[in-house]
Amino acid sequence: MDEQARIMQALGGVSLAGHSVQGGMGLQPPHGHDGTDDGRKQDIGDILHQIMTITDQSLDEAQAKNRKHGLNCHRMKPALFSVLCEIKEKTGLSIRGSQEEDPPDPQLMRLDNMLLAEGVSGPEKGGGSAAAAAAAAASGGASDNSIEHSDYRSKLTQIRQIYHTELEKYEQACNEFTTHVMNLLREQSRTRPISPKEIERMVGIIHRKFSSIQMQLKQSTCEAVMILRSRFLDARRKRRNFSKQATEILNEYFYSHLSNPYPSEEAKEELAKKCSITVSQGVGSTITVSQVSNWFGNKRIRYKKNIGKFQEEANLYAAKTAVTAAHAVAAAVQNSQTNSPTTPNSGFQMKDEEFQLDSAESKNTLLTNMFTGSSGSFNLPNSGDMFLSMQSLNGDSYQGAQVGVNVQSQVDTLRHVISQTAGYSEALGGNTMYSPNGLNANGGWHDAMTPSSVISPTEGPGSVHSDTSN
DNA sequence: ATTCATGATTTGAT
DNA sequence: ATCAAATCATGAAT
Repeated sequence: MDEQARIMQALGGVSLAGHSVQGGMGLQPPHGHDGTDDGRKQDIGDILHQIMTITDQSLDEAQAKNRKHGLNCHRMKPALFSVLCEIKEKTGLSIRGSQEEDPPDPQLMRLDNMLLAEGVSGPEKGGGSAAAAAAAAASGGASDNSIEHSDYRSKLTQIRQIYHTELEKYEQACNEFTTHVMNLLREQSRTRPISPKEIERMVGIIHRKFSSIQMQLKQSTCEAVMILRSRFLDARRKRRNFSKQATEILNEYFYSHLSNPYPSEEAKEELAKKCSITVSQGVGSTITVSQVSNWFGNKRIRYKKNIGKFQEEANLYAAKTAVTAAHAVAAAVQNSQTNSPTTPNSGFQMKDEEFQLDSAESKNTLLTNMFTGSSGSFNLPNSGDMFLSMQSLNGDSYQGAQVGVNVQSQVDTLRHVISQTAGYSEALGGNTMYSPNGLNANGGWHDAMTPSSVISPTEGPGSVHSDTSN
């Protein structure tokens, strides 16, 4: 029992054994009583003595029970109780007013607001932990830029979970303790008067104590979130160079789609995924769709700005893709030959609008230049022709094999296949190979999309230095 | 320390 | 929303 009293003391600084008892004892004998009875006086003396000394004695459970029972059953008890009540009435005035409503702590409010803003304390958004974890684990769901944030989110979810479980724990402990204290007080209220106000006050004290602990929790949670946030934001803000492989993949795409280097959303996703895989690299870097967009934006503008600077790179990637493309084309050509050499459509069929651009563009510069110098048996399509007739891949003659190309990139790549296999000797070091084919006089890729603007079969803008010297 | 390369951000136009 | 262009800011090479 006195253990509990100690707890109470430690907790609220309110002494249960204290205020009313010794303040009121011995002050005055029960008035309103014409106490002529000696036995009664004796009784009162007894019980007072008992009460006075009760806190000095170390009582074990049984003893305490006994004595309490004795006190409760004492016939003078009601009278004494009322006296205590009266005394308490008087002293109770001083208790009140000491501390009233606690004003909402501005710091606590700040913390709460921040936690809410960061989505820690608020309602779980977007499926919460399960979804985030699933997204992070699977990560193959092609969820656009959320890959970038999934790590952040999962960590945030982790923090939130910890926060909530801790909060719950504290709340539960608080409730438990409150009910415990209330039971205690209620039980004590049989011996001494305890007003509801007092209980309320006690509960308030307990809650304040616990909320200060909660604030610590909130503070540390805020700190954790801040750290997490700054780390991720910094990681996003700070520039980390892409891995070699990623750059290669992007460059490959760029140079093989030089005529229209605007990857679609799906293409970007694909590229992002491909770049992020880099399985061998381990934690190289996960590249997101928006990063792919950034890369292409930068690449386009920088390529356009200084084409000469990129030629070496262009040739490099052209050669690189040419190897694979050569196989594809060769296979296609062979296919068209073996299957039905007379059927022009048997190879790569392509859509009109895609082809028009590329064929015209190719014809505009490279093909024109190269083909005029070589075997001469290329009949270049003059307008949006469906098929690109070609010959002499690797010296073999697939004469008459007409290959329609349906993948746009292959048209671009085709140039390099040809340039490599058809003896484009001056390409290296020269500045012809990667003239801005897709760029029109206005310097825009977009305008090149208009078929009519690139149809002119004669030399393009600025007569791209034809090497018809032969 | 300086310079260049490059990813990211901002701004303004469409 | 997406792009071009300018700009910022950093990583890496010198």
